[in-house]
Amino acid sequence: MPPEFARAVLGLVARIPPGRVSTYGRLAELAGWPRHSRHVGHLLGHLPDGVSVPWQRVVGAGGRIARPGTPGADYQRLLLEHEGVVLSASGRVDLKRYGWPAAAEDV
DNA sequence: ATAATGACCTCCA
DNA sequence: GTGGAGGCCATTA
Repeated sequence: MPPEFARAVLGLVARIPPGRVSTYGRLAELAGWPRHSRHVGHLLGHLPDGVSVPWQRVVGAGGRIARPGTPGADYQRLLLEHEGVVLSASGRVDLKRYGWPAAAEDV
């Protein structure tokens, strides 16, 4: 896994506007590495200290925010709501509304 | 070289 | 809505 992959992904994540979200698959694709969604997740889960990116704006396909295996599953939800993201009744993010990038808006 | 694992994804019962 | 199967790809044992 070339360093540029991490750079590209982290760069993209950093550019997600507050109150918007993107998905693992989407980011991997934008970074130029399609089908590498899992590695995006791995990256965000193993960020070196000092590096801070808005990881809370990265959700699973369909707007899922689960963070399996981790205790603070509600933490991400908290952060997002704090940014103005309204979760659906099922506790998911409406990608139609908050998804980024949304069309040719920006990238 | 094979097997297991992971902040995942999609499809289908 | 939930849960399982199969697929995905790099890393590690």
